[in-house]
Amino acid sequence: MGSPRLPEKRWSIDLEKKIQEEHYADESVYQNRYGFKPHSGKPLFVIDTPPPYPSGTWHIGAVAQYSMIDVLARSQRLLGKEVYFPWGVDRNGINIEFTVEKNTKRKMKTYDREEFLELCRETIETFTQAMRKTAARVGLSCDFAAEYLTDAPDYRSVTQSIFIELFKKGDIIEDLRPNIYDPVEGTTIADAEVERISRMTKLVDVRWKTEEGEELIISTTRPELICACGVVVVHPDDERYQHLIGQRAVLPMPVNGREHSVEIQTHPSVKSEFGSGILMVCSFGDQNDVAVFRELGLTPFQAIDLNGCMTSIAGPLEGLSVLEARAKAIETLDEENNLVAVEERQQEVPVSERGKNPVEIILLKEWYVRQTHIQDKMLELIEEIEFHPPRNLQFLLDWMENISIDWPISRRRWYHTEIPIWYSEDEEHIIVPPAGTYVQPWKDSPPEGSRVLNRETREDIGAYDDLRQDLGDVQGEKKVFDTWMDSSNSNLFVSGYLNQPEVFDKAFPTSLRPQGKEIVRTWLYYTLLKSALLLDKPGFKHVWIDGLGMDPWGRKMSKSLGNGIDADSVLECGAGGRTGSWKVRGPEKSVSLKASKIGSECFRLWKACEAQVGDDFHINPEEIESKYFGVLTKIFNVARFASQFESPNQEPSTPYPIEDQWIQSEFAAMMSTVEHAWKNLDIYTATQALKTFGTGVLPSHWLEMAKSRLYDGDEHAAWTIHRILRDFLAAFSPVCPFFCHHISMTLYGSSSVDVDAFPELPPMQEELNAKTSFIEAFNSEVWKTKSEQGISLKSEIEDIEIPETLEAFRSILTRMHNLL
RNA sequence: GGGUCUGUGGUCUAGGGGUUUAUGACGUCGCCCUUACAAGGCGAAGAUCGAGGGUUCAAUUCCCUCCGGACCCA
Repeated sequence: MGSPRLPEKRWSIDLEKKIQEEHYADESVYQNRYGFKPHSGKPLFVIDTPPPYPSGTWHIGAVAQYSMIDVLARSQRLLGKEVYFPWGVDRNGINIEFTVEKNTKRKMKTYDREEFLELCRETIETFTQAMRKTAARVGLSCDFAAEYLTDAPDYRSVTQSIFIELFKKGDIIEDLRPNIYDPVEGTTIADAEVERISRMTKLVDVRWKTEEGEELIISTTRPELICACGVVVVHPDDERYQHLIGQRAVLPMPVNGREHSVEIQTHPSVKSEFGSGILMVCSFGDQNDVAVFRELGLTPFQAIDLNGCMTSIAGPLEGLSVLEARAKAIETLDEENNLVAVEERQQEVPVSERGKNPVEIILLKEWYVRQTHIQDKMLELIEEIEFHPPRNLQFLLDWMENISIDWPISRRRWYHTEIPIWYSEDEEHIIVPPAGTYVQPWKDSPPEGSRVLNRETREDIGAYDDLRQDLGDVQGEKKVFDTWMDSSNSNLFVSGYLNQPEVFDKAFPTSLRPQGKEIVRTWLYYTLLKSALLLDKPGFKHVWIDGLGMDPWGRKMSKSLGNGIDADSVLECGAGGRTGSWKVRGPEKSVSLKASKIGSECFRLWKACEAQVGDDFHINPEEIESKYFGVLTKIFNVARFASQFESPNQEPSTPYPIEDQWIQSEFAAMMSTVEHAWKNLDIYTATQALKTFGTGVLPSHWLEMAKSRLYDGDEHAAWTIHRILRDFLAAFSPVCPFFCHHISMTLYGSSSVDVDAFPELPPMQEELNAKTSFIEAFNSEVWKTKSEQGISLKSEIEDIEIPETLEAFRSILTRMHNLL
């Protein structure tokens, strides 16, 4: 026995930071430890980590999720897998464009395109730096040297190559279809980017006439769109209008270049009680109009142009903005005596999320990924994937059931991957670059090796170099991709598609996709779609879908609610003796939260213990500290206690006393639960088992039995405690890597984070495990009795009966409790 | 507004038709500086398992309705 080799009295945030800095300091040591070595001969385990989007702050819920992905990565290394845990950053998209616009108070389209891209790149790089720091602080063991950025040429070229591949296969098409369009920002936007605000609008009742001369009153908030009316509809069950069906209604506004009347038909979407119960359907007033046009097979009109102005079809309204056109239309209708009534009313108006501009649905020639034809096949492929938790598969299935139109992928923005196409002068041919080349067609010419394809048939006509003189002035495509086109390639990219074919063969389907449940319908769905279209395979072996981080009351954290908690403030809480304090707006009033020490190890332990995968979790720093820091202290002290005793050079050859056999068997049972749990990606079960053993049975029961032998230099006891501690640290290191690393290096000279085979278990004897609850009950009884008698725990006590079932433990229990 | 998921002591969590007088942790209360640990130990109190209805010999567990929360969509 000597003095403890762990000199610190307890685990601390400053100690944690020191160990962490050492851990990350030497890049070659780090890479050797955590870098991906695809040819190591071990089974590959590739994780398709979610590339975070740098926006300035990294949401604490996302950091918590990410730390659990790290737990999965480390636990797979522990199980002997060659893990690729990539570090990718998603940097394309409209968010950074808006940030730059806001910072410089200038709209994107007033910039030179190149100049604007440079501003975006600089801005996102500073955000990216902050994110890398947080990633290291929370202990991620990513392969940082292989960092990928979705806006870098190597990544974008993969997106572009996959686009071309899918185009050649016929899975990507060009079409003129209705799209949601923000006329102020000048781009198509996705459904997800639309929100509704309440505004006062004029609802006008307009007098129409049928060709037979019968009057109809139709209410509308969009009289300027009469020129784009394709049909007038009534509800099929509406008795009042049965005689009108099949007749034609004359448009009450002058139009240009189209017929002046439309047919009256039926449609179940009409609300008979609204206004007169007759509805005009225009291309396109709202989403319902789009649906009706599609269902009735009508040809849409283009009434609004890309600048938000009326087209020539609107006759006298041509060239006016939508709002001007609406006022002029009302005026014209009034002059013609076709205006029956005008009513001011509240209406929900769809606007763009960022610009708050009313959006229009207009016909645009855009690029689409075909998806409706492959749903059944995808369902088959998805059956091969294991979902964690299984119930979260439902999110995906529900979404797939609702897919009815193709995926529009082109956007009229700039800081995105460019659509890699040039058009010939007659627009009948397109030119595409060779695979693996990143191109920017809005400023570059087709590079060497480009091919010429027929735009309709997709047939390869020949090399661009040979045909260039026949193609005339080629025009580069100016549009870019929806950012999901980039992110949905992540599993292909990290598995080596195109770049490392020999790795890809072994690594695909990608072992694991971990993600949050809010992006099942986007990231997960689009990725699976790509894998199905391109390779006819499921994208993954496992999909692990976690819940979301909420405020302490179970509400979503958001700026507007004022209930956000910054990730760095939690991770740095306790460093240099600084305490953390948070002012969080609760449901009724502001609440002040305080904590004195958390750090990455406690934070990770909390997340691992607190929520089963898939459950939303409440984030309260006070709770994280009070519930889990004590666990670290306890285990640290067990190790500190053990560190007083030399570890014998070899296992004793004589038989162990019964209590050592018992605890080894208990340890084996616990470790087998843990090994199973790590194999099943079940963090919760593994961590709970380790925590219960490490803070419960081991110190409270066995250590008390073994204490005197340890002080006496007994080699069985010393061997037992060190063997258990060493292997415990290995199994626990995925959750608290720096904590385990520090203890194992200090005591054993090798790090538990480097263990790459799950520890061999000591012999398990079921009849001994069956004794555990009796031992715990008996010890409690003795402690309770002594406490009731007001005597110290080491005092002698008589008249305590050792139960029959613990006969084998009679001698040790007698000594432990000083029984007479 | 629609779809899906979810609801267990003050807080978090286990379990899942009858050995359930419902597991464990934090917090609370009481006792204790017992030679690793008061950032600890021991003990105690605290829940008609969101509400109502139904199925069943039996429901916290299955079904329905409602209420709360979350996600996605309109």
